[in-house]
Amino acid sequence: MYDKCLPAMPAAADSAFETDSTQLARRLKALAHPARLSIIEILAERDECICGEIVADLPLAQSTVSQHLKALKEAGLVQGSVDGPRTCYCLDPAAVAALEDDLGAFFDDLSPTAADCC
Amino acid sequence: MYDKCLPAMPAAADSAFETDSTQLARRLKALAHPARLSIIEILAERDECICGEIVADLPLAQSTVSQHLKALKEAGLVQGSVDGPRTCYCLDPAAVAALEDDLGAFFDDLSPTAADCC
DNA sequence: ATCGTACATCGCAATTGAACGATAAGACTA
DNA sequence: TAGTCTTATCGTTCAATTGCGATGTACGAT
Repeated sequence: MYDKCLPAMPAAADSAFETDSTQLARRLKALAHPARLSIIEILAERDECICGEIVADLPLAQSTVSQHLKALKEAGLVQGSVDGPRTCYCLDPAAVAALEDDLGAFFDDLSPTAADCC
Repeated sequence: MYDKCLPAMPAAADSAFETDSTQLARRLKALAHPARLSIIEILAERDECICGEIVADLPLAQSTVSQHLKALKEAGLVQGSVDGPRTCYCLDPAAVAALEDDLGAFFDDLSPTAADCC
């Protein structure tokens, strides 16, 4: 189960009382935006850590991109470290792999019902 | 790219001008809620099509569940058909498989960058 | 014909999300 | 020190989401 959602997935990350559904939903939500998907793709393309380049590659204001990066960081999918005047972002491979695994498990649990019934 | 997001993923499904990112993000958003994840799991468990049972299994009002089901239907992940006085919901196996594939492709594109760089 | 059940939809309130511009903070450079 | 460049954060605006109760609608049964 997941014990409802209000007030809007509170204190999400810190609590040990996060159900599987909530846990997965939180990370999926981080992924569920075209800009954030694009950011992840960009970070994967360049194995160098960039940031300003992300802004240049997206039709969004710098502040907007910064917020998306913050969301991805809070979801644990991306790491950021200060590098002189700029900030260096990159994927967290472990977190990405974990999400991939959890999604795989989720879909595997679904598969027994291969036939639709309606 | 994805050509921004305002006004909030408009006319989403009908347009042929949906980029990959937008397409995927739209379906992920349908998944990115604990209640909807639970609904999908419930639909997969029971190979019989239910609906009232979903309401009984979730700590949510009937109207709320109905809205979540609508969202899943709009995302194409779930099919609903009227069956006398009740409505019969079930997963769309093809859509689920397609989403699984697209996610697999997405993660595969990411994998070249196995090492983190920060 | 009327009642009850089962869903869907409407209307509402509260919260969150997305986007932007403006500003603050930090780090090099001259 | 002053200036520039880069990024984060603040404040604001508008739209979308989440949740609920109430109402509507459709079907079956009495």
